[in-house]
Amino acid sequence: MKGKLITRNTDYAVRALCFMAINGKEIISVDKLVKELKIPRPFLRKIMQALNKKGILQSYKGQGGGFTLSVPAEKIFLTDLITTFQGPLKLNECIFKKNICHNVNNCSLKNKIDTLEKYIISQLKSISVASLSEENNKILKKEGIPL
Amino acid sequence: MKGKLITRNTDYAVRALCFMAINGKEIISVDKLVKELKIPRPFLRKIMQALNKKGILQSYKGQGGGFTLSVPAEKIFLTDLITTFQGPLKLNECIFKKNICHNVNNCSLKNKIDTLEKYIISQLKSISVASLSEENNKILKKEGIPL
DNA sequence: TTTTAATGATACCTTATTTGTATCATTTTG
DNA sequence: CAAAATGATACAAATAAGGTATCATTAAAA
Repeated sequence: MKGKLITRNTDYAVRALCFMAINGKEIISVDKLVKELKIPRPFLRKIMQALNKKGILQSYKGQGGGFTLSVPAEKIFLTDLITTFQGPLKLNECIFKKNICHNVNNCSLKNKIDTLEKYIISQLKSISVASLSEENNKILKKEGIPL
Repeated sequence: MKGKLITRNTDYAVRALCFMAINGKEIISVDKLVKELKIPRPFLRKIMQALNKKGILQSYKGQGGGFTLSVPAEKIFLTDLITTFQGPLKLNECIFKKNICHNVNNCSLKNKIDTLEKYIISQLKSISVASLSEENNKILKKEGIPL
């Protein structure tokens, strides 16, 4: 049971970013996130560094350092995270390769897959970290679970 | 660049089934397919056996044996092949696991992902081997490429 | 009836990807 | 200068994908 579209590091990134979004402009260290979210520390460190390089996070070195969002949570989308950790989203490189498929440009399956792919991307593009953390936030409040 | 939704064996299966669909009720051996489609023989054998077990193919042992479709090509869908080789289609097991997500039932992301997942499945369910082989067939004919 | 050409079952292997660990260098604050 | 953070990077383990090999079984044909 494989062929996942979303991998673990993307998952962890979403959780970390949601936590940061809830905590406003506060500088958050990896240590803090590890304690809150129970993500393996060295793995999360790599993830945060990747997000920093990608321009999604701003890092602060030294004592009291950590990370802040360098992009508003409303403008961080699932697609950004997926492409950061998994490269460009592709359902399949090209299901009909040479031999059978004499024309890559006109392949019926390729056309259908491409259409589906575009739709999926557009949907993932509409899911922001802000919307996720907000909505979960509401739910938690409603249930009286302390953040 | 990973996180593919469609893997190689699914791809090979599509190609093999399309070839068989074009060739009507004829019994086709793995050898024949290998020569036509240039798929690694032992790998294709495993694939055909899996399709047989799944009930999509009928096998004939012994000399002159091989496989026929045991389901009309119009009723073999991409979803069937994906689930045969990759298990149930899942975008992500559950992106918000415990800790952050106190309520699996009400998770905003899970809801969005689930909706998208359902859409994808419905689309893949609408793509049949028949439609693929037909359309490619037309294209090939139009371009004067001999089958 | 023996040979031949096919599939059935299954164990194994190789490579790529995912997931995670460890370490040392660098920076910043106190 | 020490402590606490990140930067960079190399390494390692687990899992999945892709592929190979072999022996048993079956059925047609010589």
